[in-house]
Amino acid sequence: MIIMYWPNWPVHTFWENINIIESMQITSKFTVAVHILTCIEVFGGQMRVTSEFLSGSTGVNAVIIRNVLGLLREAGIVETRQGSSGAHLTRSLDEITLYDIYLAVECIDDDGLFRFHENPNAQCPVGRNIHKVMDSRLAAAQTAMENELKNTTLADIVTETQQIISREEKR
Amino acid sequence: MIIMYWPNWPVHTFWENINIIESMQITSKFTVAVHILTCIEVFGGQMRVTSEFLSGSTGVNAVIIRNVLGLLREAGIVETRQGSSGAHLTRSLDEITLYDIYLAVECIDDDGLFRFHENPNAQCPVGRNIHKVMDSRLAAAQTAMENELKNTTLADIVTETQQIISREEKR
DNA sequence: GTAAGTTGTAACTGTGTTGGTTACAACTTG
DNA sequence: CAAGTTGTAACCAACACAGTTACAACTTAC
Repeated sequence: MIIMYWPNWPVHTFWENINIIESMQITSKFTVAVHILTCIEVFGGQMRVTSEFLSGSTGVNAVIIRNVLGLLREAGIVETRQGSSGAHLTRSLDEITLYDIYLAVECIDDDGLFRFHENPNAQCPVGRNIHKVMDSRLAAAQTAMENELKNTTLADIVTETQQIISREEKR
Repeated sequence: MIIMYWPNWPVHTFWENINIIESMQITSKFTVAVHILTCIEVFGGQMRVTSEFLSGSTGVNAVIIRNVLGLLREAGIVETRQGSSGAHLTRSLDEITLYDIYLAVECIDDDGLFRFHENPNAQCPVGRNIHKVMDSRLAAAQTAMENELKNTTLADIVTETQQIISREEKR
């Protein structure tokens, strides 16, 4: 460690902070989407599964339901038609992982799960390098989470839900 | 699938939504904390590493820096004294993992990384069971991410940062 | 001992995100 | 055609994060 590291920026200067806050929150849209898809599978054969119906089951506003269904449609997971009630799945249950749903509802924006402070000081040797030193580690952590989501399919969720329901009925 | 599953709640009823929103966002306090600790190690021998100094390096308000340092102090990672400048680490660098720092700054609240919609309908067989079916999977995903954070220590971060700085100097 | 500097913390503010809500055009179905 | 549904825009309310001001308590240098 030598004198070259000595900071040459005025410690008392405050930089203009242009913090563009971008959420990295995992919204409830994800669990709502799984709930919706499970309902479509469980109730789809018997009745018209409308956004109003799904709103009743989830406790989430019907417009939000329609928005989530729209995201799932864009991702090619469900098919819906304007005016015509009853979404249906486009693939078999075991071909839809939680990760597919997670991607569909865009839980995480492009900047990743971890929010980085936006203005590290480029005049500071730590400030101008900390981002690239941490990035690979943060990305690895996020990837570990996402890979775990790939291990569960909608088939797992629906099967387990049906089993619990069956047990409830026996009582 | 039998008639028993037919929902017995009125589809057009809207329930009172008492959505208690609790953030599961991973705040920038985490990366700020790593940045701070790296600075303490890199600059600590040469100068007084005050909150003002760290504010300059991170581009984050000095009060926020003091708050983060407070969290790190509560977690036993740094020692600070009121009135006396210069935080210092309480353990060696290789005994502090990113997970320790992540826990210290309380990125994630008790409800976990994933936000669940709060009011699934208990009268619906899917609504009353979806939470417990998903919980173990969501917890597994979060744990996978957290375990990955345990694989990196502050020693790794500081070493790599120093290497990059050395390379910069040679140029 | 005093002045200067620093920490710890409370209180308030501004901004952005989330989900709720209203409204309505476009579409389907009976 | 009437009733019901979807898709979407626009606006609202609640909340969390980070910034900011202020100041008491404390340390250090002189």
